[in-house]
Amino acid sequence: MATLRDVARRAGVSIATVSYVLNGTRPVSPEVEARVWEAVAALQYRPNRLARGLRRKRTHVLGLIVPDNANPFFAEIARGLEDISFAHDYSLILCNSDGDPSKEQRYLGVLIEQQVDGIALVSASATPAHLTILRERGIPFVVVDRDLLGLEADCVLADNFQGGYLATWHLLNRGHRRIACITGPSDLTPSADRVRGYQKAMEEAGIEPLEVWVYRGDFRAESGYHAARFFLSLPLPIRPTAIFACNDLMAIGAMRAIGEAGLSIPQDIALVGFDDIVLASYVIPPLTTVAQPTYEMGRLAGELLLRRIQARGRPPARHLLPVRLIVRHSA
Amino acid sequence: MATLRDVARRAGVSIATVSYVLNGTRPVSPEVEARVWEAVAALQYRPNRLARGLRRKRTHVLGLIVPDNANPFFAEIARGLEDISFAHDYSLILCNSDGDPSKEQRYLGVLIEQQVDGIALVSASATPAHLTILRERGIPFVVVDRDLLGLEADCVLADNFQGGYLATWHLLNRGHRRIACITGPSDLTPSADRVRGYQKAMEEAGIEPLEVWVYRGDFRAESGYHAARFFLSLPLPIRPTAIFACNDLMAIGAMRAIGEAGLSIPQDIALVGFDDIVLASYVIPPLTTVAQPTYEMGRLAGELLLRRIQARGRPPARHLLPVRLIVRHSA
DNA sequence: TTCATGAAGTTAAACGTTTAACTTCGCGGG
DNA sequence: CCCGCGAAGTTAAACGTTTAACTTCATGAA
Repeated sequence: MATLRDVARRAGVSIATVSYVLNGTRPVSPEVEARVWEAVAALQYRPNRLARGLRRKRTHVLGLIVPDNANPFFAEIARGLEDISFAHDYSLILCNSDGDPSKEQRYLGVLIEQQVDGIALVSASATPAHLTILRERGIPFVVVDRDLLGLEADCVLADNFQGGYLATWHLLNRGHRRIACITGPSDLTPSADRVRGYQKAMEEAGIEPLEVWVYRGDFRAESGYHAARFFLSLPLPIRPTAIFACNDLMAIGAMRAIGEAGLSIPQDIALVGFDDIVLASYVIPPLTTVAQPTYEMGRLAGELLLRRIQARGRPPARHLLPVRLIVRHSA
Repeated sequence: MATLRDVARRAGVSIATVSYVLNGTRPVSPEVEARVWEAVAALQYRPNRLARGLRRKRTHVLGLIVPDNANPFFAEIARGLEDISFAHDYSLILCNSDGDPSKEQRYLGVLIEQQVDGIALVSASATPAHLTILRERGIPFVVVDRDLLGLEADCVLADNFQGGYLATWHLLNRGHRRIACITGPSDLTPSADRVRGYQKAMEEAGIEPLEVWVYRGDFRAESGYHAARFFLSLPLPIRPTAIFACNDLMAIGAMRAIGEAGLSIPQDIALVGFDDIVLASYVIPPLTTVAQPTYEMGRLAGELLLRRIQARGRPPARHLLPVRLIVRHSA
């Protein structure tokens, strides 16, 4: 409402002087400075960031595109990114792509029009083709969680391969040999990497996993339930004694199937999940799982983004964040 | 990069004409229109929303302040609000207050400076004092989830009272008489209303709840665990046979304590939660709980906000959304 | 006394739109 | 033949900042 002009009038100076006082961009005499601050307070003046952004060509706004903020994993990434943004006086525009590349594309357009200073995204598609629009316009961006093949850009990933390896290694260590795996949608790199970790561990143990031990799920609890029922239906000699589920939701679905079959965990079937969602520690028995530094991924993405906004020329950095095996009672 | 000016030059017309074509605000001859669109496409022109907002005094941006986006409840509200925003070509700026009134205040300032068209907030404090800043500037806003005493404004709430009543009524219906309640922090209206619902149901059944049956928790699983242990330590004649927990997290904490005590649910102790978080259906036994239309609350908040942006004069509307009792196996 | 210097202020252009007000021109009615 | 009118275009101001360039004036050195 009150503008620079109003403040200037009340303080009896030019608008330029007010601007200099507000931004501290040039020395101003003490008396004038005091008058300006008085006027600012009296008028409850607040700078208009649109006008500022228009002139400076910097908006102090970032964009974040995730598949679905209602998914706790992405929500926590968003939280981490927002914390970093706030700490640096940036605002964050949140976008939900629903994993739909065309919706993601529309959002990219909106963010560009909104003149955001940078974009973080958990991409909806597996190739970087749709990011050329950012490249062309020289907009800083960072990709999170999901890798894009052959993309030269800043990137924050959890070490999913290592996670799958650790989980499987733990089961092997407990003496299991027939270990099954419930995967996610295989075109997404996080899931694929976890499965590769599983395979690597099995291979190192000199075990060739049977094809029927690998069940393709969709990251939802329901599919874990079906997977476990399927495993339990296998003839005894090839029935798995342990299951590695590529996320906790599916692991919990599996728990239910195992419980319904009258079997107990971990005596009859051992179980390891992935993600360490809040309730992993509250199911019975508490779930052994692999924790990702989700919040940290959001923070790091923010830091990389801000750094790139400062210095665009730097070579892109790939960050592979360590995961932790959390041993509880399910394996 | 490309501006109206560039498009105008390429199409051989004035920038005004280009603007009219883009916005369809005035008739333009077919040939000219075609040339303009050609130029727009060739130059990959995208309007600068800052400039547009500055001129129009409408940014098509909304703000949302929640305590913590990493909390699935708020994350889902955010999701609902964002969906509505996107559908109406609005963008959403996300802010996390951590329940800290001063941080909330800072965010309000930022959003104002950002010239958002409206603000939705899950307020950090119980009184509407800090919202005067919005009032003074005539910025449309809507409060969600938590009521503010004596506030005249649009408002979206779940019927928490009814939820507490339903949950308790269900337990009474199953024959329970000694029913305990695990509350949340009592200064927040959602929790307080649930407790009032509990009390009302008990009263209607002619039961005066003992003071020791009401345990003050903090909405986290740990506090539910402690609450249940406390209840189980009571002498048999006054030991509760059923527990109503004001959220699912605390209910699940209670489950754990009950399990550890070697008791079974619902035979020895019945349990009802609140929220219907995803995993409520995956714990063992599946949790009977009260579901709030969380996503719907976000959507409705968005709709109210947009409506108010259109027509500021309308009297404020209070929406009390119905909750549902979901009967599973814990009670 | 003169003049370069620097401190502290002002002026005005620029950022990219929108939109009120103005121009131009062809056409039809009187 | 003149005039008014409407269609279709242009001009320029405005939105609220930032900032380069300019002005003014006191100071101190030569």
